[in-house]
Amino acid sequence: MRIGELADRTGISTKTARYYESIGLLPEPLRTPSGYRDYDDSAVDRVRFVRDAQATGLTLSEIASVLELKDAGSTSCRHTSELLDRHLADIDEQIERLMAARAELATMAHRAATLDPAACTDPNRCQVIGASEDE
Amino acid sequence: MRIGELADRTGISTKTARYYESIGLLPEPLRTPSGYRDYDDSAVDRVRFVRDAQATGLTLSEIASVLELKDAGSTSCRHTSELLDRHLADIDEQIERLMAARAELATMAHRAATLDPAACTDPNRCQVIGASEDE
DNA sequence: CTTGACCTTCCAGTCGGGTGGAACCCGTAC
DNA sequence: GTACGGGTTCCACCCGACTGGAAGGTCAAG
Repeated sequence: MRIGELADRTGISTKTARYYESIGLLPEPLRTPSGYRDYDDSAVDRVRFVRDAQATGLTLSEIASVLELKDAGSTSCRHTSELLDRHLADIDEQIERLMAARAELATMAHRAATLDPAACTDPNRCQVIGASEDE
Repeated sequence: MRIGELADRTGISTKTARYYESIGLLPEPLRTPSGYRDYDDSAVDRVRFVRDAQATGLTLSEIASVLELKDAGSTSCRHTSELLDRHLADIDEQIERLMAARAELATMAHRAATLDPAACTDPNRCQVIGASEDE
């Protein structure tokens, strides 16, 4: 497939796909005779993996190094398994913080939703998100 | 307290504290006669809140708007409660993605840890994290 | 009085992760 | 043909979130 289809199927832009390639996240694909990038299906999975990994807070360069592990066929390497373990711990911590924050926001949301709806018409009180409260 | 103590107690730098103030995340503190910022204890809580909220993926400007809600005394505002609800949904999604990614990374970590440790001496296989596998 | 830690402002630079736009090529459809 | 919706490269710019550094003020200890 060409870059546009890859972009459509993964939700990234063609710009981003080229950028990922430039930093080594995506391997250089084959080219058509006319020079267009020609991806196979595995590129879709790879991009999805990148997006998922990104959602865990890995930087793109960390993701690149993890992908090298995958590419190398998952042979053992203390180095890498340490990286992964460290990151697993990070993720667990992140999840904890997210849950805590979720609870805090939920409390605020609840208060915001149930406290004195009439007050929202009072110009002195409902300035929460800037000037245009009725936007 | 002065800015250095605030920094020490919250783990941010004095630079960051001033930066937060500049973007409206921290209110302008009192000043000593000589012009030094003079914070009260609530600033510590506020910075901690910011760091927690940041860990949930809120941008600093989103955090600022949430803090305005807090500052306004949590009076109700459809607007804000919508923002919070939206962000709660985001957080739930993030947590899900993190769990999924965690599972994936855990699998990889397991494979990395248990597969053929001897292979790590083979120059063709353990190139996972760049050149210096023995660093 | 000087030294040193700490503070002030302001402006510029960095880093990660893209994005915009120019200038050009390709291939199909009318 | 030519128009147009893809591609291509390359360079520059943007945003968020800081960070560094210059140039200077403050204040307690020696």
